[in-house]
Amino acid sequence: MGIVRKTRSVDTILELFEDTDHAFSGVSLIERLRDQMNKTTVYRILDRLEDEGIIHSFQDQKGLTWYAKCQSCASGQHTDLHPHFQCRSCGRTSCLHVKITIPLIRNHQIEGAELLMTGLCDQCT
Amino acid sequence: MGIVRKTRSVDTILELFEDTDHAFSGVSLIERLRDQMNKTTVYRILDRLEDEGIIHSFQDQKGLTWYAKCQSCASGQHTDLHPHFQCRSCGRTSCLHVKITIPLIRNHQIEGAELLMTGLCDQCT
DNA sequence: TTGTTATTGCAACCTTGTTGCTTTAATTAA
DNA sequence: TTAATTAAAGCAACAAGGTTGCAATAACAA
Repeated sequence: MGIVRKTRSVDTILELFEDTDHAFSGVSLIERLRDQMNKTTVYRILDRLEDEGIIHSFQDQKGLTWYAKCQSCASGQHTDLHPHFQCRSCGRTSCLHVKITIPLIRNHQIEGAELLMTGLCDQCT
Repeated sequence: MGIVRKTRSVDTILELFEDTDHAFSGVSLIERLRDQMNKTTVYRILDRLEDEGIIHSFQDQKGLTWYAKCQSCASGQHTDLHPHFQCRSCGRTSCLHVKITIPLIRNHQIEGAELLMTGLCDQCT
């Protein structure tokens, strides 16, 4: 059994992430769930889901935290290396399921990498 | 003539960035320059230097803003696409002067990309 | 040297996120 | 089914990073 109890709040958040590569910012989730749960609860559930390997988080260029569903991560470690895309016009942010090549750097032991691509999505071009 | 007047404060900050690929976080600059200028001044000078294409900024995984010198950027647009590295042990963060390949994404007009690599630097392995 | 304009300092503020503690809800044991 | 246990939620207060408005000062041009 995992650490995360399946409460009403957890279910509500999990439903949002289901079947989509769309990412949600912490702020947008707090706003969206304002009537259903406290912001502390939102952050704590996101933390727990990330610890369990169910979602992952990343930062955008403004320093905001975004969350999206994991495709193939295990509890405790996130192994699904993929880039994220953020549209500068509409702000929509999502996972891109393409392989990326991380350069080897002499004298550096690389453990992780995060690639954020920005531009215009198909809706906004 | 550029927008940025060469004041004592601007000179102090520019000296830090000279001849190094080392990046500085906003927070660390405020701390370091605490006796010489106000934090508002630090942020405003960083903004102006970035507008002029003299430095560039990026975010780390905690959402902190880092600043480093540009190699080949022009006023108003940053064109020097390169990854950044942050050591998880000592926190040192720097520009990596290697070419990176940005994947083409169908239906997306990619305008920028930011790759942050993390791991251990040579001092910390 | 004076007038003009950019820059600085300061205080107050905003946003995002966290912490401590009490209350409530979910699970387990009886 | 109920009681005991433990995780989760709510709330208020706080913290860090960064921004804003405005008055005071410094830089530059005439």
